[in-house]
Amino acid sequence: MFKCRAMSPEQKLERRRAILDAALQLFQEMPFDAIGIGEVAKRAGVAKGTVYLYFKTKEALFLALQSEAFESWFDEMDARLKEMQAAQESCTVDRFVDLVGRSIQGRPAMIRLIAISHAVLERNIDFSAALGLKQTLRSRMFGTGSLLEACLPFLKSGEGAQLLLRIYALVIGIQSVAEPTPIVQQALEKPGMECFKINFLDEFSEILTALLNGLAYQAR
Amino acid sequence: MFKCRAMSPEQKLERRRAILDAALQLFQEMPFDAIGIGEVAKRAGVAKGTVYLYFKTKEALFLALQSEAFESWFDEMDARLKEMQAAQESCTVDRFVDLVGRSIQGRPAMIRLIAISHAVLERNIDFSAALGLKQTLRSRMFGTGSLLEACLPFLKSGEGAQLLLRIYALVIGIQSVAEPTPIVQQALEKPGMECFKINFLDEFSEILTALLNGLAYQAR
Amino acid sequence: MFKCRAMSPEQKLERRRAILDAALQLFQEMPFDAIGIGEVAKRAGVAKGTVYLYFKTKEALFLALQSEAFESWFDEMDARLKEMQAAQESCTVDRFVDLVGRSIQGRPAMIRLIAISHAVLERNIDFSAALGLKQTLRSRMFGTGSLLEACLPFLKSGEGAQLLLRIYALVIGIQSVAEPTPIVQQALEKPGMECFKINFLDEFSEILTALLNGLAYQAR
Amino acid sequence: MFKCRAMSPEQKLERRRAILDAALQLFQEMPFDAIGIGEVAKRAGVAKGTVYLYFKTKEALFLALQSEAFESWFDEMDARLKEMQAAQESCTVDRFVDLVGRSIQGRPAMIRLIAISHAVLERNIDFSAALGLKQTLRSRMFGTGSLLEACLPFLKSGEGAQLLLRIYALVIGIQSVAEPTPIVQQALEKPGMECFKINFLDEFSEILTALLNGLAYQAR
DNA sequence: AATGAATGAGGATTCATTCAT
DNA sequence: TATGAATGAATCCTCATTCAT
Repeated sequence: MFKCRAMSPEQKLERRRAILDAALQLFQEMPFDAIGIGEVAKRAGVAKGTVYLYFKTKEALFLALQSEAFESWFDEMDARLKEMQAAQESCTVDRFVDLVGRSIQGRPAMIRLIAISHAVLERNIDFSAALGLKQTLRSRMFGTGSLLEACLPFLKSGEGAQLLLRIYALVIGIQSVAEPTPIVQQALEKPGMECFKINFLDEFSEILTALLNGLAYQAR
Repeated sequence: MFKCRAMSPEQKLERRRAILDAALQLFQEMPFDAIGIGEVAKRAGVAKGTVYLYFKTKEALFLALQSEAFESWFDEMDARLKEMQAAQESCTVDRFVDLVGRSIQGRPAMIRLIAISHAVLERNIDFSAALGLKQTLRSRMFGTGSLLEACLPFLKSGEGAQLLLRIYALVIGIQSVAEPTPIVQQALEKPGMECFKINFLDEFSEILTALLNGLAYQAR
Repeated sequence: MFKCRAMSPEQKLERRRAILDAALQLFQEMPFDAIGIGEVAKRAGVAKGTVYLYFKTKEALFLALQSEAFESWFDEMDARLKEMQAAQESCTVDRFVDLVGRSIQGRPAMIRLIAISHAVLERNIDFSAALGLKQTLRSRMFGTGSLLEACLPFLKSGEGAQLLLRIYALVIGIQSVAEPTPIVQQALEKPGMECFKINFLDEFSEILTALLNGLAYQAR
Repeated sequence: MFKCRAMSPEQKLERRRAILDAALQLFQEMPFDAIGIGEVAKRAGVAKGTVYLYFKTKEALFLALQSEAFESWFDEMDARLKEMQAAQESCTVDRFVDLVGRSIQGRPAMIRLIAISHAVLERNIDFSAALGLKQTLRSRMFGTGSLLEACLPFLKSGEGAQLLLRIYALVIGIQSVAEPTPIVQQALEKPGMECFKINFLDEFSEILTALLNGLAYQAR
């Protein structure tokens, strides 16, 4: 257990962080349903009730994890996109897909969180949490979306954010197909089932490439 | 209740059908989690235990529902594609997207089943069920895939089935975004949140169109 | 555990009885709050879930216990009152109070159940349970009330049932005072506190006697 | 929040008062179980921990509320009884019942506190609190009891206090019956259930009248 | 004295699944 | 085959209370 109480805002953030870290760690080891709040608390070195001092519900905790992942991802995207702009490098579809693919690839937990966010996480939160979540998301989507529009010339105003939302949907769909249940994975080992064995990054890249090429083509 | 035991294969199929119908009916009224096997049994006019004579688990029952929806969908697709072939009509991307869109549109339960299949349904089935499921799916995917390849000239051999799998992924992703939790839907009513209000069919059509145009463009 | 399943109504009643008996036994050993359903189930030789097959909630279980106690009490009262009628014995207030006192005295669990019924038991039941409970009670109250009216001449029509309801209220009030919390009981051991040490039966008898004499007097 | 620490006894009493007022206010709005200490603290403008500087437990807080209500009630009774004595008015049973009825009627919170005192409040206090509570009560009971004995000639020495204790029991019992659970109240709306719909004051008055008349009659 | 962060005990209830009949 | 009684795992969250600051 922590030796002292978190009185200052800094200490409170530290506690919050400890809980988030514990949750993330566990999520990397097992699926959401298998994680108990008690286990999270134990790893974070706090009591069960303390977790609820920082997060209203179990779902809210993991949604916070998702938000952090988003923040980090948008930050990276913003940085990369600005770099490219600054270097006056031409931004081809392939380069962009590569950029997005790499940044997503490096965040496996984020992918899995996104994949369960609609079906699971957003089931047990209150209105204001839902609103805040989406508002933040929107804000970053439009911010990064603008950069995208500068980068991909075939995007009209507002289509940058829209593209990001489409990428979001793609991630959910492709992840669902690429990482099936263990028992299904087993079944897919059988000969002839190779067509179902999807590599997330490859599939994502191919689809996004085609999608963007299609949008570019249509924009002509 | 059924008066007698189902001895003949016909009677057994009848029972099975009654159960499937009851389950589908309930699924159209409420989300998966809210449906109890007891309620399914009651509507089907059988005892709870009887349901388990026909389906190993609750998930297997709904997966069977999904399979039926697939069968029906593939049947329709096959028929439509053959019609087009027979009529020697040229199959443009737009016509194809329209075709797929309409056929999916008319099967809302299928969409919802697909959206939960990976996250929920495929969690509690055994190996042989998983295998059978995927084998059947593969078979139809390749069958319809071939027709697709004939229809869309930019598809190489085998890419028809692949396209169908991609459509499958798109449905999962777009449905997740288009039909969020009630509380999230509420939050999206707030001004400024319009960007998150997605119409499934519109979004699906636009993405699929761009994707296909992109593939066609790349194939040149 | 029971060796067989309760298929026949008789067997089901037997099970129900086993659960009720276990609950009563535990209630005689400890207060309501200290009793867990798990313990009831264990003593009854069934699984926890089985208890809920026979009783909707913990409260419903103990309310059923109360109902049984009532039935038995009303039965005894009816029998005694009819005996007196048959023997053409004159029914004085004192004899009646003695009769009631004895019959209540012999049902300590009933007294305790009554004392918590309003504050605790009736908090977690549904409408139909509440209705059934009160309807049964009403029916018996009026039945026994009629006999009472025959027995105590100063009671007008309908006042028998009313008197029974008043006795009910008296039991709650006097029991609350007569059997306080252990810690309060301890405090009442101190010198000077004798005035709070009430014997249920004595107090009940005295108050009921005065009440009836008062009613008789007023009826003149 | 209070700006400074309460150092002087006056300030401490002020704090105590603020807490008691907040608790009473909440109790008038909702049942005991629904009241959280956090809410009491917020309304009183203090921190949660501060409440525990003034009251050992939640129950002790509400018992203090009960004590205050008692004090006030005894004060009023004493005043009224002395007035009558001074005016040399004859004190009939009816006048006394009217007096008591009115004074109780005006203290709905007191009635509800009394009704839960034995079943709930006195469960979580320590010995000295219990002792103090009862000692104060006894003292006032005997004080007011003496006045009662002067007022109602059929009461012998010591029977005044006893009568007050009996009134206390009556309040518990009648209140329990007169103000049942919401769900039970609903059930009592059904036709035929009128017999259970009790008006506290009416019932209390009738019973007390009969009781006193009975005692008077017996004393002859 | 005041604060408010931390604690952690505490338990009814549901429901998919099984299996005796 | 059909039944439906029996099973029992599974767990989030509240909130009174404490105590470090």
